[in-house]
Amino acid sequence: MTMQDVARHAGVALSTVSATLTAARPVSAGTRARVEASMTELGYRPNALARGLASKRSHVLALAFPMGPAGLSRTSAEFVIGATEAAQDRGYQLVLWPFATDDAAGLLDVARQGLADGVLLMEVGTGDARVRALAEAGIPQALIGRTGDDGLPVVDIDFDATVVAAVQHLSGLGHRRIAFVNHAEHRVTEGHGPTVRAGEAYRRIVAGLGLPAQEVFAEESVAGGRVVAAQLLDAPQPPTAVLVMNEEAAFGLVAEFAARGVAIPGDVSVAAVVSTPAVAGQTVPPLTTWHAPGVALGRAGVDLLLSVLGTGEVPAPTLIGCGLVDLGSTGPAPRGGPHP
Amino acid sequence: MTMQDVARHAGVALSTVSATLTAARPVSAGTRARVEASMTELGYRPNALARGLASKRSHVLALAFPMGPAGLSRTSAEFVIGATEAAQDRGYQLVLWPFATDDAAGLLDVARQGLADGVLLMEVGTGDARVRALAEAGIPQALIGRTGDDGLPVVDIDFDATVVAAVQHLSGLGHRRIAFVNHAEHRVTEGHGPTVRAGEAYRRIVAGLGLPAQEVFAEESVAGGRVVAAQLLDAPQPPTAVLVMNEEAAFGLVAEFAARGVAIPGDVSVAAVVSTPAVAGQTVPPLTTWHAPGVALGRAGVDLLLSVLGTGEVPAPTLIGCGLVDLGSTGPAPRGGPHP
DNA sequence: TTGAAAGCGTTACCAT
DNA sequence: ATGGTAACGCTTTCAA
Repeated sequence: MTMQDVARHAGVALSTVSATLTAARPVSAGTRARVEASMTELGYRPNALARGLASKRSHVLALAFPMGPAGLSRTSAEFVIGATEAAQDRGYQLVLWPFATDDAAGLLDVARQGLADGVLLMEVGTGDARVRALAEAGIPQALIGRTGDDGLPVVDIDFDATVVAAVQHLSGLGHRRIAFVNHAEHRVTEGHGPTVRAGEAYRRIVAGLGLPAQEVFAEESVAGGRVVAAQLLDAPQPPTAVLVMNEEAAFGLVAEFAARGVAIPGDVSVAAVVSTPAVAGQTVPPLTTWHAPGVALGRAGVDLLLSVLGTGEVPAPTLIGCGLVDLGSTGPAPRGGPHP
Repeated sequence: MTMQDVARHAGVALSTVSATLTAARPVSAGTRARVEASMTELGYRPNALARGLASKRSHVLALAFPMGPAGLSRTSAEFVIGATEAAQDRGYQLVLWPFATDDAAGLLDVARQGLADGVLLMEVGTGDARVRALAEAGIPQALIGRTGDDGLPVVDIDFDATVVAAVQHLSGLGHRRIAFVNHAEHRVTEGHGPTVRAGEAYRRIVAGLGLPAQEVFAEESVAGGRVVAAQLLDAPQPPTAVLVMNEEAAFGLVAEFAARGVAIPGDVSVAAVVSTPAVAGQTVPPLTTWHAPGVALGRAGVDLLLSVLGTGEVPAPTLIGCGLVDLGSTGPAPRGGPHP
């Protein structure tokens, strides 16, 4: 079932069938009708490989998917879903390239096989070797997460806006001691974008509101969450509200609060930022969440890559904030000052 | 940088370069050496599209990835990881095809474009329309999850062996009243494989051990878990051990036990089956888990599809059991009979 | 063992 | 507006 078969069936030249499909040149209404009739009658589907080879556009996009536990997070999964759907909507297919973020060589190797028209890079770090490798090879790319460098096509979560919104939300409820539970401290020294950016935003906004900053770092585990919960409660000035950007730790935090008889949101308000209700909603009580825009980010990433592919231009970075999902774990600041 | 360039550089015919690459015909050691030298010197990478077009083998596998929340589960994510890695190991690439399980037409449409050599179907249901559609179109496929039909290439979780192992584990600890928390009841009528199979296995094994069966169905939510927890505790003969095959409900179950002062594992032993420590380990206390073999299943699925592709034969179904991850939530049956 | 040439199923260009 | 034909970059005969 090739294009030639369709041409024969419709009594036209092969090139006319191609033109009917691609609109690369005018085709008269009558001819178009006959060709299309033949195509549906024969059940013809153009061959993707041949089309890609001849046109030098495979209509395949690659997603460089980082191996390791980070790649398994709910938000990563949502990202993949979003990217896959967007690709589909745009008439593209998405291939998964499982490479560690430091395996630029491996990535380049498969990239140069020409299956994909461009590459979407997840978990981009400062001075990412993959970015340079692809750039040197002339392979179009789009990045998820900002690097230090500028002038690259990037989409990212708007950590700043999200943290600001969350702090303002709590401040609006009358809280004046709003703590922030960040990722593990070593992430800062590693230059982990989310950790650094969210921390900066937090310190800036509380300062701007004239509130004290209370930023703590938690290991990414339930135990890590318990540790910081204790740390916060035992402080001379315990917070009346806690923002947590650490999904694993959130479970421990809630558990430790419960164990100490600290009620949420009665005694302390708690909210998860850059998480998802599917995870942060599984604690008891479920946590009000600023939902990480995984799906939207995936879609934006694909659109960004396609725009790079189409125009060769590099648009300004796209930042997407988190939406609020109120599950009831925040409330007015307790009147009688610090809780028990 | 084409094969022709390499041939020229090495002073051989184009077909000899091809032969060096594919071993489709003998090449003398000397020639091979010169060709390989030229390839590395020029940094040559064969073009995947051209290779696929000429050989009628794209070395691309498709993963029909179900849309909707099910596709976002941790186990699904692990499956995708496993399949992607396996494909990579075998020299294949994996494309994601996001289609609802009932969108056989959409799936067929893209499948017939010939980009993929074969399709891996996730979340296969009884009488799955996708299976028939692909079969009629002559497109190789492999299935994750058994259908009613026989003679199809299938890999699946060994629910039976897993449930049996879990019940025996608890029975070995002296428990005689071992409850089973299954998925929602409507799943049974829908013919949802895991729900049906695990339920059957549970009833069979407890009967075999001479123990009473206590199977309950929970909505897939924290609230659903609380409901069944209450139901179990309020029964005339409360269980001393509970097996949960419902990740969302597990959180509610543990919470309700805690709220009622029922200690785990002091008063009641609890274990998750067909889950993952990454999820079931986030309750407090973390739950001993029979870890769903997502990664292994993904790998097995790819290998199955490749074997179908290679031989045309349909191997017998492959069933993979869950491994035990003991997180301490099970213990000896309480001596004094039923707990408080 | 090697070279030459005919496909693979399209697109893109050049005539007509 | 349409037909013919040369690429696209490789695999696969078929000769030599």
